[in-house]
Amino acid sequence: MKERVSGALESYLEQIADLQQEHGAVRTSDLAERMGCKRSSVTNALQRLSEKGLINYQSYRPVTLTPDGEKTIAALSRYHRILADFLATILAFPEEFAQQEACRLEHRVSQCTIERMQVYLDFVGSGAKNTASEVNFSQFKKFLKSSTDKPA
Amino acid sequence: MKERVSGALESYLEQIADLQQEHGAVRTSDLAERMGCKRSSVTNALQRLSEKGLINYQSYRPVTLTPDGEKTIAALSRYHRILADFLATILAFPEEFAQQEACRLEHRVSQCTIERMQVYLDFVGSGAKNTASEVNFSQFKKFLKSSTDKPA
DNA sequence: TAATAATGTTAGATGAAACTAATTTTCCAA
DNA sequence: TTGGAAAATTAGTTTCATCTAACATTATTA
Repeated sequence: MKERVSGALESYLEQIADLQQEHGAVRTSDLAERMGCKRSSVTNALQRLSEKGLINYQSYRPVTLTPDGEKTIAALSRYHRILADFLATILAFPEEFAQQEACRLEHRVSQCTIERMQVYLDFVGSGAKNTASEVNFSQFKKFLKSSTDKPA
Repeated sequence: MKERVSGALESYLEQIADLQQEHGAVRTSDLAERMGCKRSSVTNALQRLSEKGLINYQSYRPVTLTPDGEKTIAALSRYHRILADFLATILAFPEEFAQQEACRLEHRVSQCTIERMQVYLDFVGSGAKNTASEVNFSQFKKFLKSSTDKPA
């Protein structure tokens, strides 16, 4: 197993992957904006990511992911997907909130729990046999509306 | 609202509350053992908690919670309870794992999400009307067994 | 009750992650 | 083509949370 990288660095890595898709090249300023921090903090993070072999980094040059970086991202974004899906599909949060919350949780929730959420999702989505679960979802939304909980 | 204290300090505070219940007095070594860190780190944490007005601390004396500390603990342990309950009751994890995971998550999961988990629990537990949900739980456990997921 | 073991604290170092201010590099437009 | 603006980096500081090693205090027990 690869030695898990810190939550902060993981976030940088994700934004790098995102920006790469959107703009091809990844610029320090854009990263800073996304991360809500100063450019100098980004440089520092890039250097640490580079030391860990997750990105290719040289001063003043555009950043790219290494194969290891790609792998890390793949796992992470799967985690993110499952979490967001769970929050939206089971707990009935709006997509946007589910995304945000997934961002904050994906670095902390254990793999085990995430896999279990996926199983729960599979279970609920296991259609035909189990229409009760679909019924439950809409029932839950009604129940939610009638509860004192303010919608997110 | 009170200024949220860091996750690490929150953990110390919880263990302090725990130990207080168990042994009356709270000793540095016990805390260190619980937290899996050195005694000196505990001292450091105690000093910071004290500065924030959450505990009464003087060198070489037993530690007690301030009223503010008590309040913080109350909120935290409610979060913990809901999380652990959700993990055990909805995701069908063994109690012990649910407890551990709750410890790690309670400092990160947003209040909003935790409240929603409580609503979901209420919904599922809303007995009579909704026996479908109880059925679902045992169905889920079967489903789980048949999936490739290793039990925690 | 004095010596020793156990417990607790201080001081100083480290690493992560942020910041500001100063400097360097790159790039574009006159 | 060069000179200034934008972008990026460096240097140095801060805070948090940990560590080790050394020192201080309390407790035990011979």
